[in-house]
Amino acid sequence: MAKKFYITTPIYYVNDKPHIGHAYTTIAADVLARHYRQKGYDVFFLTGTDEHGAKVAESAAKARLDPQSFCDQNSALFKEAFKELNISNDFFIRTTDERHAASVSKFMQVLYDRGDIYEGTYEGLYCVGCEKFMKERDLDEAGNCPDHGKPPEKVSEKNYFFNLSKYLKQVQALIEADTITVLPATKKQEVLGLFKQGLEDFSVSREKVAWGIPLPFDQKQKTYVWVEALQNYISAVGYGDHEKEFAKWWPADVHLMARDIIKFHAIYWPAMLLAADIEVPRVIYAHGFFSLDKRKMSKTLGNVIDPHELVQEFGVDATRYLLLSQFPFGQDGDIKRSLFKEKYNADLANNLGNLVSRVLNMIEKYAGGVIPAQVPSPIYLEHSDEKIEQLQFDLVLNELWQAIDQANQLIDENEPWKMAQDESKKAGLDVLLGQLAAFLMDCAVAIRPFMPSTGEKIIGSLMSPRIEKGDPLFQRLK
RNA sequence: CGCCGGGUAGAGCAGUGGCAGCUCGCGGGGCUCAUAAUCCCGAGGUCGGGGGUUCGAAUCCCCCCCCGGCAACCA
Repeated sequence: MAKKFYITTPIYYVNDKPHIGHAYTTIAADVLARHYRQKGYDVFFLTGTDEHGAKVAESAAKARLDPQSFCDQNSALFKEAFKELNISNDFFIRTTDERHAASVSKFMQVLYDRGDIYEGTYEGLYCVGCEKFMKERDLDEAGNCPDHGKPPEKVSEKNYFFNLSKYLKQVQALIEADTITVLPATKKQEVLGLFKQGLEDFSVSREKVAWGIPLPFDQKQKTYVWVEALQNYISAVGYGDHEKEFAKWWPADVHLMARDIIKFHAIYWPAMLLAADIEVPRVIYAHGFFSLDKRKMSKTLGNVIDPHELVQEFGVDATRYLLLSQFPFGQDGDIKRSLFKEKYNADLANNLGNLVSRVLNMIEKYAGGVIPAQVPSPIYLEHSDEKIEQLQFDLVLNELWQAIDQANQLIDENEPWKMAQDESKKAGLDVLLGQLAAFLMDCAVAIRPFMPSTGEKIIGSLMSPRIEKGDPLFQRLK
């Protein structure tokens, strides 16, 4: 039986529109999923949307929609964005799915039955106008709600809490031992640092929130949104309703996310799983943030890049390539808008695209459109499985492009256009063209997880009974 | 002293004890199969500052300066 590989992205909050950050995480997950499929693994790649909570209800009201319609609309935006980016997810979960809700109920009941959920009181500043709790920092100088100009009331409500403290030592030990592998290593350090600071039990329910999944043991309370959101990773693969399916996929091999939500994934989530006697995930990988021209990406600054714009300008494959090749995956990195075009022209049009053009053209012109010799590629393409599986995408791509340079050098050194003039060099020319064709084939396979249609196009061209130069893969941009 | 990163060529980044590297850009030359693409050569760096350890430090230790993040759920 084939080995399985289960990879997840976070589920994205429907309050947001899809932006470059969502695209970045999801493309990275897609590359891994495609890589493992290509290797023969049985892959399950999950993404989706997180749809409950007071903020969603609020936004829906503003848009004069009922929450469900609002969610339907915005969730569809993510689906479309991912479709445009050629994301090969096997399932798209929505937390408003019936199956998810049922699974969450079951999970919460298990935690309750095991005695790891207890009743407590949450105290906070509640604004009646907003119908929500406010944080000190949300208030203006006078201590008023900025929207309603009135001070919020001190209110306490009944909440249920999860007994995190009971599991902290255990989770810490699992992370230290790499049973839960937190990557990159610097993030592991950070997470371990959080244990030193001390962590408190957290509330898992809300009394005043209407838009959510009721707690099975107290229907008046809704499950707190991110507690429930984490559970998508098990509900999507059958927890609570399909034991066989669940046994097949769980535990997740990689939970991929940006670094802002690592605490929930590396600490709270494993703790809840331990409480429910479920295996913990294998790898938690937190990647970095973009900044644009040294400025943090944010809606207020208006410098958020819509992936759709990039696709319009560069095409799908180039967008995928440009995002992953900018800087090491685990780190933060700054990019300049102009860099996208430079890199597009240099790497995709000039190097890869032009190489394909010149090789195909020579096969067409000098060999009548048929690969004249079946010979192995003389260029060593490092078997990059290890690097790609450690999510070192920039290194994998770097190696690939070094090989492309070598192919270009090989052509210049041998001057096939001169060989073609000289009948006595025909055999040598045939071998060279065969070698180049073999290299392009290797290259196409290696590139396919990153740029699926480009890989397919190259393979298609080479498999054609009559090889032609064809159109450029990547048109140079002015 | 809350915790964790980072400061290396014009730009973006590798390098974590042994001659300072990669990509882009820039300057010069070559080629003509190719998308004014490709190939070769070159210029460009007191490796944030100071002190120390060492035969030898970008790399290890100490102090300082600057930038960012987490703690405080925008991927």
